[in-house]
Amino acid sequence: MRIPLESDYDLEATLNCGQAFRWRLTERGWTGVIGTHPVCLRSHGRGIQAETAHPVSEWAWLTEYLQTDLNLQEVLRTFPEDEPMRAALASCRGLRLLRQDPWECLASFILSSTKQIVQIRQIVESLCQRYGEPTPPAGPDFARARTFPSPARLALAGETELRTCKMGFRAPYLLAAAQKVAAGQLDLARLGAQRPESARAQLMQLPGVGPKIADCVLLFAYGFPNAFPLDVWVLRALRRLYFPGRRIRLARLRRFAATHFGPYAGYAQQYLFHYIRNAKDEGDA
DNA sequence: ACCCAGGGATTTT
DNA sequence: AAAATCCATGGG
Repeated sequence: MRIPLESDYDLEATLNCGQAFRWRLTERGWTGVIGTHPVCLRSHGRGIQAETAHPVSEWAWLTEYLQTDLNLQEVLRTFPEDEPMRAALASCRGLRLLRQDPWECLASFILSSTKQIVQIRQIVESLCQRYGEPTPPAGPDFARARTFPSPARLALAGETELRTCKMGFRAPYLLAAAQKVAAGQLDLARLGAQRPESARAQLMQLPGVGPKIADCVLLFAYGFPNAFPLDVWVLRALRRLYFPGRRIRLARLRRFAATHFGPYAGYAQQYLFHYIRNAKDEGDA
């Protein structure tokens, strides 16, 4: 299957920059699992070439996940025209936001707290190996694939058992979230239809979900375009790029983030995040 | 206000 | 070779 594209799509930047944790680069391309579909992706001229482990008759699950129908230029046009944004845009051509499954996204980001991307990957992968459903047998490239484990399955696991996936103090948080979702006390499918403030408040009811993780879920799973996850990298980017040499308090930076970047602030945030992380190797402090 | 909890790759000593 | 650092939530 080949998905045509109107404008740039950088798979490496998009799949590997900390919004999703199960993609890895193989000889054949970016390999991962979307829902129950093992899939391998590579750039192909002005499109994306997708190979699945099993025959597939409709592709909405993939185009929805990759957001290939989004008009990126329209989004970028709403960004503020200032020097930091220009630099971030120039360094991250084709960076996109994915539209992920809410449960996988929520669970992954509960596991992400005080972890670095490399370790989050390891935890998520061992969780999938241990509790995910094996996908049907297929060719050698897809043979070991597993789905992300359901809330119901994780709700049956014990805290001690979960800890063998190296998630440490996050185990009770993940367990509580799984149980709440499995029991229907939190309806993830319905959150996306609510107002973002309300969805955010309900996510933050869960132990282990603070403002940053809630915003990640709002942005990466529900597609609320102005959710703005403020992590240490984005704070660093805001301080360095917009207020160099000044000591700005957190509350002020929050207000700046909420007002400066427009209707697609979350998208702008991802560009700043990616830009500052790549810039760290090139010297400036 | 500070300190700890889990932990493996990365960086610094 | 050993030690410090990264990272975001909750609890004491």
